[in-house]
Amino acid sequence: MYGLCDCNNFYASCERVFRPDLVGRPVVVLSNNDGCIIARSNEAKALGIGMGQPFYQVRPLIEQGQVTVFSANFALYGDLSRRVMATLRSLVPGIEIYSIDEAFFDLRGMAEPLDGFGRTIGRTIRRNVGIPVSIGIAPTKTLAKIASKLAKQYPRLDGCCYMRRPEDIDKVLRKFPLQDVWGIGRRYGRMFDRMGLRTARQFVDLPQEWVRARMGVAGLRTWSELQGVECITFEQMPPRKQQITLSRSFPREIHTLEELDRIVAEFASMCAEKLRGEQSVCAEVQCYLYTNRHREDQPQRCETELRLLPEPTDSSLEIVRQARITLRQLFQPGYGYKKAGVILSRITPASELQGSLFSPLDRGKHARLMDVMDTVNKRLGKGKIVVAAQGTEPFHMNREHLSPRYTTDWKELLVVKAD
DNA sequence: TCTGGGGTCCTAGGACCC
DNA sequence: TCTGGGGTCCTAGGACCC
Repeated sequence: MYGLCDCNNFYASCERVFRPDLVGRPVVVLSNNDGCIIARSNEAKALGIGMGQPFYQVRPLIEQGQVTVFSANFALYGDLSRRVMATLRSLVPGIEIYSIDEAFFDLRGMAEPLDGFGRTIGRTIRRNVGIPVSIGIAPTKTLAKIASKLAKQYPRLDGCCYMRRPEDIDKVLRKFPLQDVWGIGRRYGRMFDRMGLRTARQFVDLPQEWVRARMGVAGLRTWSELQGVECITFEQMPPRKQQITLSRSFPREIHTLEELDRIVAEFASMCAEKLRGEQSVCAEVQCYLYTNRHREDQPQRCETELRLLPEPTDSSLEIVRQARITLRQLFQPGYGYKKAGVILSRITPASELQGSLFSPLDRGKHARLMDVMDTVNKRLGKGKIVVAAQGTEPFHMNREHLSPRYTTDWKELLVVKAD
């Protein structure tokens, strides 16, 4: 049996932990640059605010004072996520962190039935961290996902849905919307819609060969998992990242190479920092530039360039240098650029680095320098030491509704006023 | 005016090998 | 009319997830 612990409206719930006055009221969280809605409390959903909806479209509601808005505060969400995971880990034999707000867990050796235990997990996380969660327990991960959605949907389940007997599972599948199944995305959702298939059970009733032919082995796995056949295994150790990327949309369009150069240098430097955090090195740097795809009246360009490095590295200096070279290959004047990104790939463990006899780099020197840079930036705050090409002004994005980093910055601790 | 960011896996087809 | 068989590696694009 597998469990899934899913935080309810995670980002909105994080904001509420430190703003209990907002419990029971509509809350939304915006993407970077305050662009669109990426999280909503139940009350905000009830107002008809859509996931991914552009902020400007819902601005009237907000200006009427009905909805409280927050800019994305990933420092806060990341830290609260760590706390949720730590509590969960203390209660079960093993966990697999699936995303910032979800983890699967192992229930080996636990006495059934397990719904009481599931509720205990939920209550403990709520008490320790302040985040409400939904727990689903079922024979496969795909079914556990369904169970957690039911736990979220039906208050009478008290935060935990436990599905075990085949007849109970079948009853659920007969009602569960096919598009909401884990592994059925927009594309397949539309296909099934055209075919008149609405429920998970109708999908299960399709012949195996049909599923294999139309949806590949991934579709077949979903099909089998819905029938209680375990195909997606439990992985406690997160695999090494194959790709590290950093990209941002700009608050305005950028036309000059000089400006893009500083931005790309900063993105590349931040990627390199993440790379070192993983104890990895990379051998490929990619860069991309996009114009504003929403401006159909303007000439469009969206290009990627990549460079293979002479040897793998984790040095910000080298990665920034290579990213700036690709930028120069990429850049063409005459366009208003709206977004840029840097991607590191061909990632391998730093411990298995294959060096070169003819290395142009002084590895020891770079390593010591990066070590100092990371240590100082960790202790004194992000961006205290940067690569010169980044310039003195860090990348700016709109974050008009940012809450404090209550748990990760001494200067932003919650202030309790004594009235 | 304003429209996010960060990932993974699978497959088909081409280039190449003997 | 006929024109082998068996394989690997790589990449781009498409699907999915949060």
